[in-house]
Order: sequence, then structure tokens, then C-alpha cells
Amino acid sequence: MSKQHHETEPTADHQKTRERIIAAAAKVLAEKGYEATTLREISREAEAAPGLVHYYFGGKDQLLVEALQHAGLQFHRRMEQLIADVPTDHPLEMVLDQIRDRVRHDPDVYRLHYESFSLGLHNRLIEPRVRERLAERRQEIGSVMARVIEQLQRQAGSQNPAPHPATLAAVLLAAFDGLALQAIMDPAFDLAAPYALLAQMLHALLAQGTPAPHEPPASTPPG
Amino acid sequence: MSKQHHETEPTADHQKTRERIIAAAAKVLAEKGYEATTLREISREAEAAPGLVHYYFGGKDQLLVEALQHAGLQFHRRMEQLIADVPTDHPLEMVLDQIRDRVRHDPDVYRLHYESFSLGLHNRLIEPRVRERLAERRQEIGSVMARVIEQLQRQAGSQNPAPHPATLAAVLLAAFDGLALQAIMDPAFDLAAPYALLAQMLHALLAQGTPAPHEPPASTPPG
Amino acid sequence: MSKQHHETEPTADHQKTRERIIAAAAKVLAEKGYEATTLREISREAEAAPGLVHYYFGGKDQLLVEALQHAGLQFHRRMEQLIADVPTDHPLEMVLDQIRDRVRHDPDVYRLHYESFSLGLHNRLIEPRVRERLAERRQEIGSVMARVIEQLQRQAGSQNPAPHPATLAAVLLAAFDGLALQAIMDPAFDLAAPYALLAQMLHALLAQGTPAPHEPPASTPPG
Amino acid sequence: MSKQHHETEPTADHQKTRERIIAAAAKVLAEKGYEATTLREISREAEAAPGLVHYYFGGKDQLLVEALQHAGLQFHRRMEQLIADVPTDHPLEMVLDQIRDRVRHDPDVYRLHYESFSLGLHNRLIEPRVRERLAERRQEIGSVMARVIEQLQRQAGSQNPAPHPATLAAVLLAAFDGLALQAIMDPAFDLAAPYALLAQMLHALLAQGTPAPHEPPASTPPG
DNA sequence: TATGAATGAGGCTTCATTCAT
DNA sequence: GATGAATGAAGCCTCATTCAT
Repeated sequence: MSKQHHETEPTADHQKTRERIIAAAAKVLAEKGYEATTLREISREAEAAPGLVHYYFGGKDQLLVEALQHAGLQFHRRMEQLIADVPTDHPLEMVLDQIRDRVRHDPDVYRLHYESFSLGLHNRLIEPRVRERLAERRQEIGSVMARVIEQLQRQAGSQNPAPHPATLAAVLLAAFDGLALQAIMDPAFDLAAPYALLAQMLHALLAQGTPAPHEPPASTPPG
Repeated sequence: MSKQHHETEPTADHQKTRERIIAAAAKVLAEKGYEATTLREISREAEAAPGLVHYYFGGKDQLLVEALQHAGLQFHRRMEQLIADVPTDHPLEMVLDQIRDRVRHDPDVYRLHYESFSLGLHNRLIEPRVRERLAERRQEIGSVMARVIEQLQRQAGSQNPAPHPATLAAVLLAAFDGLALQAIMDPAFDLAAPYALLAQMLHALLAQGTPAPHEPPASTPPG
Repeated sequence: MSKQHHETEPTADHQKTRERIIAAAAKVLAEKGYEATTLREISREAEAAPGLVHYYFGGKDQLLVEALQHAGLQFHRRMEQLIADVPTDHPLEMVLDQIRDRVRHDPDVYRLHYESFSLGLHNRLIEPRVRERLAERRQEIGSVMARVIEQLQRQAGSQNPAPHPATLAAVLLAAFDGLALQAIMDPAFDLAAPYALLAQMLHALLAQGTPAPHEPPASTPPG
Repeated sequence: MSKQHHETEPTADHQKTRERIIAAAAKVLAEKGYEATTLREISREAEAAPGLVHYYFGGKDQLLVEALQHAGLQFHRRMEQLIADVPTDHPLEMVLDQIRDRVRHDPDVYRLHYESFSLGLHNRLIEPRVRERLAERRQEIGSVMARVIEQLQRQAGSQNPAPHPATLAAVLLAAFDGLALQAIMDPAFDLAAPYALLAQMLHALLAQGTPAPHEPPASTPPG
């Protein structure tokens, strides 16, 4: 029992230090971006020795990827809880409001989300496994959003063939991403009107039905 | 003969070298991102002496900002020409198709577009003038898109109060940005369905009219 | 029961761990060399806690020196046993064969032998006592070889004045060292022919006698 | 013509700095050994900026290998010149004296020679081409020594089958290496007697002839 | 005007060593 | 007695920048 001490009951300080480093890494990463983030600043922020980053994570890249995945997991969990708490009536407005508010309330989540975009855009991640894991996280968020849309479509009760939920989710998430980018860059950017307009467009679409069938995005094959 | 060479076309060579450096900077910047871009790689790509970057531009930051502005200007010009060539009937589909095609045909333009986002996201641009200039460029693109929408609304002839063109332009551009990001990251990502769905949503919106009035984004006050 | 475990055989465990660390240090040292050897690799090889090296030995230098002396002692003991088992007739061939075979059979002994050379070559050993101890070890081996040669000379029964045994031992050991170095570096290097030739040279020398007297090396005074 | 300036006529300073760095690297390397050599010390010794090592050589390993090859080339050239100047009578004594004297006169050459041994002993050189090149250098020295021996054998005019020159060269060079190692480690070590004894053994061998044929080392196939 | 050798600050990383437990 | 988390100095390397030519 005492031999497995570090597995069953990791030292409180140990875990605390690891998490403190991850939190510090996430903070600096959100503020400065991947390349401009330095281990010195992270260790200063975490009040830990510089060598600890390698002790716990193996290097800068591994730490930042772990911080990114940690943030992505939190992002995903909040999204799931969000739709779990959604009332049966007016689900869309509720979800949109929550998502919109989070841009202002916790912009770091979006900053990190965009930072993972940036990593994907450039050839910065050598290990394909990391690429896959970050891609999975994005697809999970897409599938969560698709479920919200399916629920919405059932309530709309349109007899006409509806657009594919995955496609609609992709469009909505893309709009969220683009709006959040603008909002973070420009604190004066108004989010209320675009979000209200998005809701309106969605209602108009569902009310009318869809004469033309839509294919889901090729990269997210229906499961 | 060779000694007088620099007298025959001094300015032309000068300009050519400058432009070659800017083009090389844009290429490397689009591929590697701001921080990972090195002057050595740029000078190698441009086949120019490393010292020339400081000689012509004053430093790395100035060169990359100039490359970014150059790309933004091209982006803007093409957008303007695009809507100038738009037929009076079916303008939206035409514009959407062009924008969608350019993501695949000239991804570097989008990469640079997002690189300027990235610069704005992080505290990388010290000079406020540069921030302003990049912001202006984005607003210009928004106003161009707003003009397309106004034209579209006139053709739809909806009696109901229409959504504010600037707001609709903001939503559309945000969706374009988000979709392009995904498409560049994932070459297998399907763009056709989301773009078709966007068009459908827009038509549904314009056909129904807008019961609720929308405010334009605060950061782009109607001029 | 388990609580009293450390009372049943405390010294035995202690000794075992110490020896395991020394063995691991010798292994890594032979493979990587002094500077490239890390305590982490040693502790991993010995399956012991990293802190134990300082706990038992006081530091990296002390551990490696102890490992080196341990290996030197083994080297010396085997040499002594080797000449003790030598038959009265054909002693030289026997000894040469054994020495030659050990290069291939236990190269780590030679690697450590050269590592102690390397320590002496560079200014790596601060404590003069350690330098002396390693030097003593080499002289002991020289004197062992000298005894073999004396025995050989008695058997040859040359009336002429013989070369000084210590000098001949020095030459032979030098040749052994140089040949072993080559053999360890290049596994395809042939040892049989050089060793046979050495034996032949030795026989030729002893058969002819030595017209000129030889002084023993200054650093290994006789007696 | 002017474009190839840096190839046809490298700047005097350029070459000077490069060579100053190589000389400094050789000096520090001979004194401290491969791993203990630091770029800081080299740059201090060469009175050059630390970054220049990477500018000219690409890294620490490449610089040290170049310094090693430079020293090996000098070693080889001196050996060739040495046997070119050898008188037709008493060639062996002349060569042996020169080799012996150089151990004391220019010990750094031997230190570097041994350092290349050390590199081969440990798995320190990743690039196989470098291993090959250092091995070639050693074989060249062996072939030079073999030529001296052939000349010696012709003068001895022994009718009996002589030992293979390459084998004899290997034995002699091994003895030289071993003796030089001892001499460098211990400044009081006497070199005169062992060298004189080596000469005597050689003469005895050649005078007697060789009843048994010898094979050349496997790693240095003839022709 | 144009070059590229030279600079040096700062980045990531490794490692022997210490000490609270 | 024994552990391993934590430390921080020092190593190698990169890169924007400068300046003599």
C-alpha cells in the first residue's frame, strides 16, 4: 500500500505544482501565443523552478499541448453541461446566450481555442497523435452542437426535409469562432446584434424547411 | 559596361529587390507564422542579403507588417472587383462561390488574414498606428460586404424592416473566417455544403422579413 | 511482519543497493564515458532512487571513482590469477592468449581501463589521492607482467644481459592497450595476427640477448 | 568575377577567424576532452563571439570533429614528411626517435589522437561518415608505417618469409599509442628505454626471419 | 548602395545536488 | 534510513541586429 503511494494518492504538493504550471502555461499561452510564450515567464507565473517544466512534462511543446488539451476538455465539458441544463422550450436562445456571454466572461478559453487553430495552421505540431487529439476535440464540440440542432428541429416540427445537423453545426460554430475572434481583438465589438441575427436566421431556416438536401462535411462523416 | 549597370536602372532594381523581399516575407509568414518566421529564411527565399531587410524596412516587425498590409490591400481589391463583376441577378450565389473558391485557390491570402488576427489577439503590435491600419482594412471589407447585402435586400424587395446590413455582413464574414480556418487546417473539410446552407439561411431570412430591429456593431458606427 | 523487515537484514540490503549502484555506474561509465554518464541513468539502471548516489557516495565523482577502482581491482585480481595458473612451459603464449581473449570476452573491463586513462589525461581528478590510487593500480599490473617476463627469461636461459623486465612489461602493456583500443573501436579488427607477432618478437628478442643495457622507466623505480 | 569573391578570395578576416576558432577548439579539446569542452571556453580562447561557432561550423559537434580532422591531417602530413626525410641507412631509429620526441614536443597531437579514440569508443558520433573519415585517417597512418617497414625489410635482406608489414605496423602503432598515453599522463614516465627496446625487438625479428606466416588485420584488407 | 561577418541577448534543455518528508 | 520533488547553474543554440567594407 505504501509502495503505491505516488499512484493512489499523489502528493498534494506534487499535483498542486503540476496544475499550477499548467494553469500558468495556459494563461501565458492565451496572452502571448505559442511561439512568444517562454518557459521563463511560465515558471515565474507558476512560481516554480524553470527545470520543473521538463521534469513534469518533458519540454515546452508537451507542456503547451497539455495545457491546450486541458482547456479544450474544459471547453467541451462546459458545452455538454450547457445543453444538459437547457430548457425544453427556447433551447436555441439559451445556448446562444451562454456561448456569447462566455466570449466576454472567459475570453482565455477562446484565445486557447484559437491558439490550437494557429498550431494547426502552421506546421508546428510534429507528432500526428497530437494533431489528431486536437482535431477530435473540435469534432466533439461539433457533435454536441449537432445534437442541440436536432432537438431544435424536432421542436420546430418541420415536415420538410431539414438541413443536415452536422452541416448546420459547422456553420454555426464557424460563425461563433469568427465573431469571437473579432470580439477578443476589439473589446468594443458588439456581439448582441450578430448573435440575435444568427438566431433569427436559424428560425427562418427551420420554419421554411429545406428544399435542397445537404451533404455533411466530408471530414466529419456521420458516425 | 558592367560598371555602369547600376546607373541604367537603379530604381528598378531597388524596387524589384524590395518587392521580392516582401513577397518572400509573405510566403514565409503565411507558412510559419509571425514568431517562427526568421529573417534568414526570408532572405534566402528572396535571394537577397540578410542585411537588406533592415536596410529597406528597418527591422523584422516593420517588414512583416508591410507584407501583411500588402496582402490585406490585395485581399480588399479583389473583393471590390468581385462585387463589381457581380451580375444583377443572383448576386449572392456568385459572391459566395467566389469567396469559397478562393479559400482553396489562394489559401495564403487567408493565412495572412489570420496572421493579422493573431497579431491583434496577442500584444505583439506596439505601435497603435499599425493596429488601426489593420483594423481599418477589416472594416473596409465589412463595408464592401454590406453593400452586397444592401443590393440583395433591394432585389428581395421585402416590405418588412430588414436586418442591418452591417450586422449581417459581420455575421457572414465571421462564418467565412471560421469555415476558412477549418478548411485550411483540414484539407478534407467540405466547404460546399456549409456555403450552400449559408445561402439558404440568407434567403430564408430575407424572404421572411425581420420583426425585430437590429443595432449595428458598436465598433463600426454607421458613417 | 513487514514492519520488522528492515531489522532482519538491514546491512545486507544496504550493501546490495550500494553494489547494485556501483555495478550500474560501471556499466554506464563503460558505455558512455565519464562526462556523458548521468546519475539519472545510473539510478535507472540500478533501480534505485536518484538521491541514493549522494547518500551513499557523496556525489557523482566519488561514485565513478569508486566504480573505476572496483573495476581496476577486478582487473588486477584476474591478472594475478592468470599468471598463477600459467604452466611452467610456454608461459608467454598462455598469458597472451588470455589477455587477447579478454578483450573480446569482457570489453567493459578495457573500456573502464581507458576511462581511467581519460581521467588522467584531462584535468578531471582534483583530489591527488585519487590520481595516486589509479596510478598505483597501473603500476601493480606492470609489476605482475614483469614477473611473467622474469620467469620467461629464466626459462630462455640467455647468457647475454637481458632487457629490464619492467621496460619490457611497459612495452608489452602499451601494445596491449593500443591493440585493445583498436579492437573495441572496430569489431572487425583482427587481434590474432598482432598477438602472434608480438610473441614472435619477444622470442626473437630473448633468443638473441641484448647487447645494450636498458634503463627502467623513471616513474616505476625497481624495488 | 566579383560575384565569386567569397569563393576565390575569402576575406582574410573570415579565414583568420575560422582558423582561430579551430585552433582554440583543438587546444581546449586536447586539454579538457570532448564532453568537458564548452563553447564558452572556445570562444573565450579564440576571442570570438559564441554565436560564431554555429555560424561557421553549425554546432559544437561539427566544430570539434573538424578540429579533430584538422589535427589528424597535420599528424599524417608530418608522418609522411618524416619518412620522406629518412636516410637510407638506419631508417628505423630515425623514425622512432622522431615519433618519440613528438610525444614530448607536441603532446596535444597525441591528446587529440586519443580523443578521437574516445569518440569511437563511446557512441558519441552519430554520423557514420565522420566515423569513416576518422577511421580512414588511422588506416592511412598505418599504411605509412607499413611502407617504412617494407623499406626496412628490403634493407635487412632476410631470405626468410617476413611478417606482414601491415601487421607489424599495427603492433608498432599500438605500442606507440600505449606508450604515449602513459607518457602524457605521467610526465616522469621514461620513453627512451621502451623505444630503444622496441627497436631492438624489431631488429631481432627481422634478423631471424619468420617461420610462421601472418595474416593482415581483417579490418584493413590488402589492396 | 549593398553585403555578410560578427555580436550578444535570450531561448530551451540537462543535470548534479539538496532537503523536506 | 530512504525518497524523489524541487532547485538553479550552465550548456548549446537561434536570431534580430549592427557595422566595417
